[in-house]
Amino acid sequence: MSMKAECFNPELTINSGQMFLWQKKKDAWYGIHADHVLKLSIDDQHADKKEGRIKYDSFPEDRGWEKRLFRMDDDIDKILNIISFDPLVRSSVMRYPGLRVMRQDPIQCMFSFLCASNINIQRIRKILFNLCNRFGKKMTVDGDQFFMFPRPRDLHAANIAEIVNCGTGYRAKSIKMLASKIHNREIVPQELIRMSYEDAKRSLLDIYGIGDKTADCILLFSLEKLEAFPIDTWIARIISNKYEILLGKNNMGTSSLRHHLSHQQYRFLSSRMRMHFGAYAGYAQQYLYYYSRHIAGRKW
DNA sequence: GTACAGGCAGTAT
DNA sequence: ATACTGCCTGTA
Repeated sequence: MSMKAECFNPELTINSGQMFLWQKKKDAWYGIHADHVLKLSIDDQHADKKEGRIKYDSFPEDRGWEKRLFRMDDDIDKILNIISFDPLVRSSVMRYPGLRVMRQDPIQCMFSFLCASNINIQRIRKILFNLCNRFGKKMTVDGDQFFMFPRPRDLHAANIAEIVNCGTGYRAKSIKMLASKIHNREIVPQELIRMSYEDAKRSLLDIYGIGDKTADCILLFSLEKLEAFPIDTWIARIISNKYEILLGKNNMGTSSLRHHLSHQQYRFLSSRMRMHFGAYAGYAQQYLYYYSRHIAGRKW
């Protein structure tokens, strides 16, 4: 069976819960990516042609951003074939053609998932847009105003109260502490990228407010660790329903899995899934995650 | 009112 | 190691 890379679907990928700061205006999608506004427009006039149907722009210009953001440098045919040995992943790959893992800006990704704990996607978006509006630089694109993602130094300099006012709640302390660590170069994204998965994960877990799940999201979506397998409530649900066989006999009841995962349980499950899917477990996770939310009827 | 949402840290045992 | 708790805040 061959998977077709040309069926890449940017709209589906943007809306798959990996990235939070994209919005649709008229017939185009606009995304905040660090200090750039990215624009993706569907050219309906050329809908009959496969090539060049999607137009990619960036402000300021940044040629080839789509290749980096959507990981077009991955050998997607190979990856999908490898993870499709698993029947459920295989059916998800066929069911959601064009879904990809994104390669986000590491700093934006860290703050985004740091904000994501204990809330739903709508609220994550709201908080992040508020932070941009309050602390980010303004840019006008196509007559609309956009606010870039805040720089760590600006969040580092902010009052906790100002951050709380963006709707972050108790996350404000974590945001400020992460900003300080990046500003002081205690955390350097390029170094984390060079490290192994395990070493980079340990570094992330040292950051206040970052636990197993958040760390794995950052590793997968921005630090080149495609073996990372984040387990959130949706993935936990699908594991308990469909992958009981991988859980081991006496380890945990599938019921406890739906509620809270201890650190030990998370480590165990995550490494089991990594053993099962291999070096591209993160891609498998993304397809399973999408499937799990889709069958639950979530509207993203 | 109160339960819940893509977790996490802190404390006691 | 595990069990249990509180946490900001918006929405149903």
